[in-house]
Amino acid sequence: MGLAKTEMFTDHQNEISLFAKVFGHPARVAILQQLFKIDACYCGDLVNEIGLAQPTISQHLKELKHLGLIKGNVEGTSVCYCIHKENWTAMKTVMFEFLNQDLTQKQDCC
Amino acid sequence: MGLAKTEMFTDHQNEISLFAKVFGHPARVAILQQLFKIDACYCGDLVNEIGLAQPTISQHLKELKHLGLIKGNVEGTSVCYCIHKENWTAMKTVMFEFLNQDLTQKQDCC
DNA sequence: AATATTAATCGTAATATTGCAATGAACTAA
DNA sequence: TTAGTTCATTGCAATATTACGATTAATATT
Repeated sequence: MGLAKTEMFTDHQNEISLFAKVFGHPARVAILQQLFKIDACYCGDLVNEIGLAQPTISQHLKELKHLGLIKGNVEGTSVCYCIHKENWTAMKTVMFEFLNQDLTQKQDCC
Repeated sequence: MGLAKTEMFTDHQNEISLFAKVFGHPARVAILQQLFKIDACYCGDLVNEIGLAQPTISQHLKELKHLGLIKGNVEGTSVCYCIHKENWTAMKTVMFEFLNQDLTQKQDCC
């Protein structure tokens, strides 16, 4: 079908998968790494840095913004993007809890 | 196109996105949570627990196995799955480094 | 006003993903 | 052997994602 049956899963499971999904494309990983690296973070800079077309970068930025992980500030004709610190930290809490599930108690059945 | 231009990105960026992608579906999140929770982790149990059809669960398991995050052990007609501890730990290192990038030094440009 | 710059949006083509019925493969039990 | 169990694979339909050319909107510059 191509359609995840989200109603079958908990809100928590859906939240984890939504965060993970946005990291599931190397362009968005590259955008985020660049935003962590530099202070001036204009859309055009990201286009030059990453090498995808402007509409493509703009689309990836939109997804990151939609999840609240970045925010954009209009400065004349430019738009300056940066990490949304509070939301990034909140996302980390969710992802860390998932990734850090206890392995030490597990029997290795295989 | 629907096709990520992976050759434009570093191996590290592609690695992060591949791990994230596999967590980008709630069914796979649910499967992994179940494998962390229980010791007996047969495919049929996962089908009952999660509620998707058996071929669908089998397909998700295949993707998790392909990335090395789980392993399966054939026991007669059943297959017992569990977390691949070493690979899970290695994956965590990669994901933590990405998620833990330093925010304290950042100017908030927005 | 006319032109230039920057980035968002629209439309569309190509590819990927999800889900499942049907089937097949491997083993078990009678 | 025959029937049953368990899970993988195949094939297909529906939907999602990715990428970009063309355009638009907003602002800046001359």
